[in-house]
Amino acid sequence: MDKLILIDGNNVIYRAFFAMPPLTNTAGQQTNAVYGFTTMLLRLIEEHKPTHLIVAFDAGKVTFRHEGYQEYKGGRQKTPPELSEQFPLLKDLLRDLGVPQFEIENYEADDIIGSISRQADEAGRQVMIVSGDKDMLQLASEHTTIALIRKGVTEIELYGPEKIREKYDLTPQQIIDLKGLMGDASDNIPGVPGVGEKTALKLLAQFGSVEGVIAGTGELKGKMKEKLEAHAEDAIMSKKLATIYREVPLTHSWEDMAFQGLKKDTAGPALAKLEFKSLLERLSLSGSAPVDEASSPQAEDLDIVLAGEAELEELTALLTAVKALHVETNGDNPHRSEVIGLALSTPELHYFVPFELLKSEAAAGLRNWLADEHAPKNGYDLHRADLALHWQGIPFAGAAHDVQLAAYLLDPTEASQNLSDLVAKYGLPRLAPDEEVFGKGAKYKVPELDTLGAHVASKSASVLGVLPKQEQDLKDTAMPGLFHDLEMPLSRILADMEKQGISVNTDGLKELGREFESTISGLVEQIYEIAGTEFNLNSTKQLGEILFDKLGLPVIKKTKTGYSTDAEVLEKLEPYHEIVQKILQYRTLAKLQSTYVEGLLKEIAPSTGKVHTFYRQTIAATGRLSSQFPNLQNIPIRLEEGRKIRKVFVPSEPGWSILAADYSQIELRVLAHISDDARLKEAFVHDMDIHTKTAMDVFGVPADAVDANMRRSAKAVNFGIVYGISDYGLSQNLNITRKEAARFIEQYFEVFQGVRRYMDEIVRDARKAGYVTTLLERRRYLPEINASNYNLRSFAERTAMNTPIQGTAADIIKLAMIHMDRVLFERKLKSRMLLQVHDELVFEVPEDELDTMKKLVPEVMEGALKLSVPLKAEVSYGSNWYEAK
DNA sequence: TTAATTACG
DNA sequence: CGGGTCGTAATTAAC
Repeated sequence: MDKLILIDGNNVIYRAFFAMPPLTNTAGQQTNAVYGFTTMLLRLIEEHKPTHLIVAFDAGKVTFRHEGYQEYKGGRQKTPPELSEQFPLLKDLLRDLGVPQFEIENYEADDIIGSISRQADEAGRQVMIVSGDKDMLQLASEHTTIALIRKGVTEIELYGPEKIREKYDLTPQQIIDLKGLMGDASDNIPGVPGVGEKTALKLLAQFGSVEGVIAGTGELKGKMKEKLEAHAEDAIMSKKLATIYREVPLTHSWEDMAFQGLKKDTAGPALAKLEFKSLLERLSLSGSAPVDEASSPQAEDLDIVLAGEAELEELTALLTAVKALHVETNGDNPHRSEVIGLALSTPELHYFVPFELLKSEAAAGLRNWLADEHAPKNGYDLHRADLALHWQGIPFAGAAHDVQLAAYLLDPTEASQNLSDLVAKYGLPRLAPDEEVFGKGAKYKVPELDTLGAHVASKSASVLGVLPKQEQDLKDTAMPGLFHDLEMPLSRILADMEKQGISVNTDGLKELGREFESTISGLVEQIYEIAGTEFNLNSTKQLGEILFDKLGLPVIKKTKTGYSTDAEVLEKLEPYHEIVQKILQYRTLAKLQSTYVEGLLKEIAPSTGKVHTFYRQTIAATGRLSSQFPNLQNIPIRLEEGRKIRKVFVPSEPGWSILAADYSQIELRVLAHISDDARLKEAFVHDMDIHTKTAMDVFGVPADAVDANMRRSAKAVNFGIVYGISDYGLSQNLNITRKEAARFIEQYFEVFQGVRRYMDEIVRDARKAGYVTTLLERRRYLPEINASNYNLRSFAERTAMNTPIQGTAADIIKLAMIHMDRVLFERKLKSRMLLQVHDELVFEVPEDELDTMKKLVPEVMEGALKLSVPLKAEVSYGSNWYEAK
């Protein structure tokens, strides 16, 4: 039995646009309406299995309706550009899905639908019409059902003549009369003023049609009678306008509407291109185009060799042809990972070498190749591979192209890029996600050799496929230099630093822990006594009950789930009750104890007595590094109690020192450079105290008139500027009113006009390009910069201001690390670079190199990149990290 | 797993 | 009018 589905394309995409959150793809192109449309379309196909299917669109600006009524659809809001841009995307997608689409010059979608449905009806075919427009109900008949879209695009409600009678007590024909009387504001159809749905239904129940009502006005009285008589003509015209024209000369035949299921070969790549990953998965399509199977083999068709000793020999002879590899490891912490196996891909063959074999005598040649820095390696997360292999006694060198790192540069906000997603993004043959092969969490299990080998080998094969696409993308985004000359070399340096680790004085740390413990237990006792009960101090829920229910303290702030008890709230509560201050002290010490004493102790490697952090190079959207297992980028410094933790970070060899150097005001210096602001640059050229100088300029006073308060305010403004300021934020920070803060900011911009210009321009540029860049062309997309939602848009605007600053600072210290590494090597220095903390580098230095390093480190840091203002690095050293202040 | 909190630049 | 400064990681409780 034939079944035809007719979709009112314009109406549905319009509804989808407003129903969906503003999704955008990586290029910043909004795709929400296409997405909403497609989900609905796919569901219709699944549920109703049409044999014939059409999406109809309006065509031509002037439809025949305007010929009779100029104002038709006048006063309608212009289609937002975010929506009109999506029409071509939708039309392309429909073509690739194999869904026929019609448009006929000068007719609207509903007329096309009306005409097709009339013919289908006459032929006794089953028809379903999909739209959000109630007018469509006039087309309902014995064979024709109307699927009205409700609530966004998720629900549809089916209307046949029966249902229409139930709901309105009207025939489908009378729907037109209904609109003739009540009109339609959105189409600028007047109807009769003062007649809404209720009245119209009553009139139709009595008189049957618009004509009937007009003829019968004699039976009415009062205002209603006058109105109907005065607007009889309007009602007739409105009815005409509301009537769907069903005689459009159709240019398509029944066969043209046939739908033979989705065109799998083109549907996959088309969905992949739009980045509709969930839809791809739902259809279990890969983004691949199977037409060129030769160049992109299906994963299951790979020529995979599970290597034994004989194959290993063959492989060893082939090593120069290996173009990609993958090292499979387990666990999150690469310093503690086991290596499961290694896959190597030549363009033709894919070998899997189990770890047992890799360790054996037979694999010596392969291991030599792995260690050879002149043998280039391409792979996914080579940094992790390097570390995991290192702790198994297998050296690794020669990383050339890491596809994870390249993916991060191409879109740093999509950094959770696993290889399987990456492959889908580029429309390559599907790669099973790791969870599918290994299970996740507690269920992680290495599968048997066949499955394992095939999976790991398809990973290296995938690297092979992704590689050329990324090289092209990097070229298109001006980032090959950033990738090959900065991030790739840095990744090796990070691995060296991590393997080296930093020594921790375990006994000192334990002693510190005992000191904290005694203070903590004293505090806990006092708190319980004051509270009159014991409770779990670490539970914000229980603490809230004590403070606000039991003790009746005023509620300052609420969280999603209850009372807020954060430090800001507790500080406000301090004057009300003695318990509050003790809780604050407890919080401080409990944090130190659990994170920095106990947490750090757990991370000390027994074999080295050191902590080996893992720097992640693909997490932070601005280009910064992050540090894990343990995080050595947030060791306390602001409060003395916490700062003591730094005493346990010591040199690994007797007589050596810890030397630390940090950039002074690097972000404001970067701002001075990129904004080219005369005053800001002058401040740094003369190396003035930047906050004092800001206070002088903003308040218009000489240096000796700047008091501590003025300097504090200026400092807050400077921070605000770097982050993309708002008057509210500043007012909170300085405890002043929003108006005062706003005036303050205005004064700042009066003085630093270059900064104002920069802030305006960067937002404007971001809006136009869809992204911002750092000095080294690092890129961050800001799809929400054009959002209609104020919050989203404002956030994107602040990000546009902040990212080039923070990101350029990140570029600079990365450059410094590369220069530093090379200088240490070339000058054969024994000093070692150990840590990076965003604007600081930490070294351990032998006695006889101390004088050299004191000069060399700041010199290299300051010379990392030439800006229009000088960079400044301050160096210090001592017997531990605390002393190097 | 998520939310709240707190540590850092 | 709105919501309310950027970027991270670790710990704990409670689901």
